[in-house]
Amino acid sequence: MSYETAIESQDLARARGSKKRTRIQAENEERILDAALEVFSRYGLRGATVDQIAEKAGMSKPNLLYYFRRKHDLYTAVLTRTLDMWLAPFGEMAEDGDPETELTGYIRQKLEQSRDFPQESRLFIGEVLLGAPHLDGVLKTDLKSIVEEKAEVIRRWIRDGKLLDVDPVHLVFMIWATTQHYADFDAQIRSVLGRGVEDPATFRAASDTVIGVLMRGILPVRS
Amino acid sequence: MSYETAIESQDLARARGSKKRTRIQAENEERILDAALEVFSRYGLRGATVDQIAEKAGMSKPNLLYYFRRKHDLYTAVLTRTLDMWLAPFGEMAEDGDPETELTGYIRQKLEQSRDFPQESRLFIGEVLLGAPHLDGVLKTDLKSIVEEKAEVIRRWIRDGKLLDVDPVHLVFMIWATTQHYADFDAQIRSVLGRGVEDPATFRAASDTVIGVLMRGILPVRS
DNA sequence: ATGAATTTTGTCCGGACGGTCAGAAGCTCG
DNA sequence: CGAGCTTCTGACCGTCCGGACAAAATTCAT
Repeated sequence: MSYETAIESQDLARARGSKKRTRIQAENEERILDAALEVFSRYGLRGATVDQIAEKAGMSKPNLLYYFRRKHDLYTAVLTRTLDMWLAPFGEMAEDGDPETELTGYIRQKLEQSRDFPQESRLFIGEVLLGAPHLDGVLKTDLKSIVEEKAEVIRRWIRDGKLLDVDPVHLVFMIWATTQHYADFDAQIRSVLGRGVEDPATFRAASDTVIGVLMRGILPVRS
Repeated sequence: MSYETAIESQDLARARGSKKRTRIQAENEERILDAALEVFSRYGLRGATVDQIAEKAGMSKPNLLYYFRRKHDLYTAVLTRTLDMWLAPFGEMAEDGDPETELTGYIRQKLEQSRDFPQESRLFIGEVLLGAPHLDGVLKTDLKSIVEEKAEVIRRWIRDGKLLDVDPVHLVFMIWATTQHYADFDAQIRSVLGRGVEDPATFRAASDTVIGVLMRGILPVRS
C-alpha cells in the first residue's frame, strides 16, 4: 500500500505538466536521482537530508523539492529505479546453457556490479535493514517469483546430474552474499586488504576465489 | 583519533564517581545499551533518536543522558561492546586441529550468531556502510592482524595439502558474507522463503548448503 | 534518622530539518 | 519581441532533535 502511494507520488513529478518532459526536467531529475543515490546509500532514508542531496546535485533545496515534492518520493524513486538494473543479470541466466558457464558468468557479473555500482548495492542493504518497508510488495511478488523461477532451472540441472544436490534458493543466497559483500563491506575489506575491489589484482583474487570455491562446491567431480 | 576520544567519553560515564559502579548504574547502563543496540541497528547513528532509545529502555531522555552524556558516546559504547563478542568465534579456530572440523565449526558458530544475535550483525553493517568512521582504528589494527593471523593458519593447511589452494583472506570474506547474510538480509530472505533462520528447518537447510558448498569448494577430493 | 550522594524528571533552548509560498528569472514559441 | 509557461530562489514556518539545567525524588552510609 505504501508502495503504491509511493509510485503514484513518483509519477506526479512526471505528470505535473500534462505534456511531455522538458529537456531541463530530464536533466535535473537525472542529477537529483544520482545525488540521492549517493546520499541515501550512505545514510539511509532517515539519516539523509534533503539539503545534502540538493547540494550534491548542485541546486537549491526548494528547487529539488520542485521536482520531488517529498523526500520520501525521491527515495522510492531512486529505489525502484535501481531495482530493475540490479536484478537484470539474474534474468540473463539461460536454462538451456551449461550450468558451469551460466553460473560462472552470473557470478562474475554480480562481482562487476559490486565493483562498478557499489552505491546501488548499499542502497538496498539500507532498505532491507529497515525491514524493506518500501520494497515489501516487490520482494514478496517480483523477487520471490524470479528466484523461484531460477531455482527451478537449478533444480533441473541437479536432476540432470549436472549439479550436485544443493538447496537452490540457499545457493542463490550464497551467490548474492559473496558478491555483494565486496560492495557492502567495502570499508572493512579496505581496512584488512589495504585496497578495494576497484584494484584489478584484488578483483581478480576475489573473483577467482569466489567462483572457484562456489563452482567446486556445486559441480560434480569430473571423471 | 575520533576513536580515542570516543573511548574517553565512554569511560567518563564509568569514571564519573571516583568510586565503584553502583548496582543501579550497572543495571541501567545494561538496559540502555540493549535498547541502543536495537535502535541503532535499525536506523543507524543518524537515523536513531535518543528519545526512541530512552523509551525502549523505559526511562526519560534526560535520565539516559545522565548515563551517556552524548548520543555519540552511547553509539561507540554499544559498538565496541559488540565487537569483542562478534569476533570471539574467530579466535577459537585452532591451528592444530583438522581443517574440516575447525572450519565447519566456525561456520556453524557464525550462522548461529546470525540467528541468535542479528542486531549485532546489522549494527556493524550500518557502521561499515558509512565507511566505518568510528571503527577505522580497530579495523586497521585489531581486525587486520587477527585476519592475517588466521590467514596464516589457513596457508599452513594449504601447504600441508589439507586444503585446496585458495586465497585465505577472500575465503574468510566468503565465510563472513554467507553467514552474516542471514542476519543482514533477513527481510529479503523472509520475503522469498516465507520464513527466516529462526525456523529450525530453514536454519538446517541454510547451514547444510553453506557448509556443504564451502567445504566441498576448499577440501581436496577424497581418495 | 539524617545528611550527602546519586538518580530522576520537567522544562527549556538553539539548531537542523522537511516542506511551503510568493515572487523573480529564464525559456519557448507565436 | 512579448505572452505564457517553466524553472528557480529567498524567506519563512512548524516540528523534531540533541542537549543543558535546576530542582525534586530516591538511595545509601553512618
